[in-house]
Amino acid sequence: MLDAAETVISRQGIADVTLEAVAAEAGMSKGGLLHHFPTKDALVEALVVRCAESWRSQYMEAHARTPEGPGRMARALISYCLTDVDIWTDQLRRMGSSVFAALAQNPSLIQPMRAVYADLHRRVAEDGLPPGVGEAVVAATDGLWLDWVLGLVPVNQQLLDRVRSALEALLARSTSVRLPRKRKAIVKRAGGRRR
Amino acid sequence: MLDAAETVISRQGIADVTLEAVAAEAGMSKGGLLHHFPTKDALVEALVVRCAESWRSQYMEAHARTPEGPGRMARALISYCLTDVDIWTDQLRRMGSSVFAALAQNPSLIQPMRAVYADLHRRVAEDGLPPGVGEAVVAATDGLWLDWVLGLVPVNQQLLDRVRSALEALLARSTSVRLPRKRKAIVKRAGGRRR
DNA sequence: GTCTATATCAAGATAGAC
DNA sequence: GTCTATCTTGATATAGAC
Repeated sequence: MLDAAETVISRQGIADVTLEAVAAEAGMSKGGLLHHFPTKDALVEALVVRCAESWRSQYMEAHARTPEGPGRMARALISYCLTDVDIWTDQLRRMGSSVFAALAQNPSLIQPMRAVYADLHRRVAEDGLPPGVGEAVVAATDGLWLDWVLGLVPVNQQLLDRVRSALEALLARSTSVRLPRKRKAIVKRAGGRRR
Repeated sequence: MLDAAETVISRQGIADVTLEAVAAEAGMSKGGLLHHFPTKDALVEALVVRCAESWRSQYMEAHARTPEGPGRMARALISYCLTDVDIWTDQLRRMGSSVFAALAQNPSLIQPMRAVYADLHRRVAEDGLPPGVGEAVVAATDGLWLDWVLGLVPVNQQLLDRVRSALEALLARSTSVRLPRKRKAIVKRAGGRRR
């Protein structure tokens, strides 16, 4: 049924996400649909919850696949979202449509997505990167996704490659001049120097 | 009247943007409102047009205020959007609400915003930066704005400072290793060498 | 649990007086 | 140009049969 709702949204737009259309797509009647989701808000919220958990599991899997070290979460995002243009397909677009539908239906319904983003931002902040770098990477990824969903910019493999290399340069620069290593070297060279 | 529409959207949410509510906010009746905008689509489109032109004039003014040189447009964006948190106020949030309202009403209505973004991306692409850097800056700005509008991340002066310094580092690195200067030097050294 | 039928309501849009 | 009144439609939600 949630699949049906997403399909209707992506095919007919947010305005036409009516209980009737969703029920028809799911092969049910309005009455049957309303038995499972007592209100339309409940249906849309379930949609958002599913999207949020899907997004969380995607970036967590990417995180698990990424080598340890500073900037692991940021590197995972870059590697997952900005490497292969084939990732940018229906599923991702449908996620966006669902969130926007929720925003239109009742802004408070996107609360589950807020919780997931709080988690993501916490991970990026604890990533061992200089301040702002991880946030910039998340913001750039989100922005590219937004521009793509709204049709403001055509996302293709070339664009992904360009943006990825730019962000990787930012990361490389950040991790190479990290403070800890430098401090250690200074201590070694300076011996027991005391302030 | 457009102000009234924006006020209703930001106060009561997208779902409650009815002709009646807008008319009431503007101090008119539905009939009077519909004399100026024959359909609701026309009203919303006018809203989007105003937002798009406002955004264009804002980044063009920032561009004019920014010193010449490579990355001028990107530097203008950073300086305008990521310097003072006071920029992130109602006006910007209302712009977002309007675009999302248009998306809900009829996705094709955001066409004017697409035109403005095509212009912005063209300027950034012709900015004299290495490929991807300008796009990354635009994407990061858009993403931060999206996260803020959706309430996914709290934007405050500290966050802006962090992200700005990260992006400025990216720009500084990019402009210092620019290719053109390098090529010129090689040609000089190599004299009339041919292939 | 799923259906049909229906209640209830409000939206966008129109007509025509002033 | 602006109003009031009204039309038409389609939405959510409920009631109750099967």
